[in-house]
Amino acid sequence: MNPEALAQVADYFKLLSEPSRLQVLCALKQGPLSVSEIVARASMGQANVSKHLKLLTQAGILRREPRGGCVYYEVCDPTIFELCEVVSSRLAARLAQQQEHLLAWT
Amino acid sequence: MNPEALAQVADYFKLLSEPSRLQVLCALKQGPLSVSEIVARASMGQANVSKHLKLLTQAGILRREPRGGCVYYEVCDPTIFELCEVVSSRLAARLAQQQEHLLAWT
DNA sequence: TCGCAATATTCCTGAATAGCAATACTGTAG
DNA sequence: CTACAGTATTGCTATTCAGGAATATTGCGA
Repeated sequence: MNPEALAQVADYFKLLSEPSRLQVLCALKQGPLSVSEIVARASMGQANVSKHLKLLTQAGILRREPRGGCVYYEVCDPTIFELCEVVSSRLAARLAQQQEHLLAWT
Repeated sequence: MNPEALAQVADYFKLLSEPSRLQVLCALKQGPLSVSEIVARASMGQANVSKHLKLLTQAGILRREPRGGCVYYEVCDPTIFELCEVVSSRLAARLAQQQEHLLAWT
């Protein structure tokens, strides 16, 4: 496989590999929010929220829309939620499996 | 959403956010390979290949199997290829969209 | 048991980056 | 134009981690 393509895929995954960014995305799952609304929901300063929003927007995951003094962000690539769900179920399945192994200890 | 869960999901994505690891996974897509076979296909030293294999194994993505002097690794979680494909198509779609925007420049 | 090939681990360095604080920008109301 | 709230950017520090070299371990054949 093309190394260039691998790098791009890796970069996309890297965006999702930060809990703070996932937190932002989760907040936006319900609908558009202004920056300060996101800051209120996230556990970090405004500067970092802005930086994360910029990265996610550049990657085409978020859409930026200034509206009446505030700037609203909205998820325009629902793919990410699909990805998160796949990973979540995978992790849950793995935990269940480990639990079985422990119970089969007899 | 639970911060603990977010962290775990983020960690999983982090595993896939390194081109070298994706390279290893791609090599293993066709079937099991020994460490030295992977080293021959990857663009890095044996030490790093071993380290990546360890991480991927601990995450439950690979299965380790010593067999006759060599150690073979095999993908035991096909989920990752599904994830990669989703991301690939998303990236391709995004490129196509950008191209359209350029063409609509008239 | 010894030696060798294969694999794993350790130690180190350099690069990337999240977070904070401070500062700069931007648009709107008055 | 001015002031202010909201947002973006910059400079900095600490942490994380990939990669390479050297070393340790492991398992098999002789």
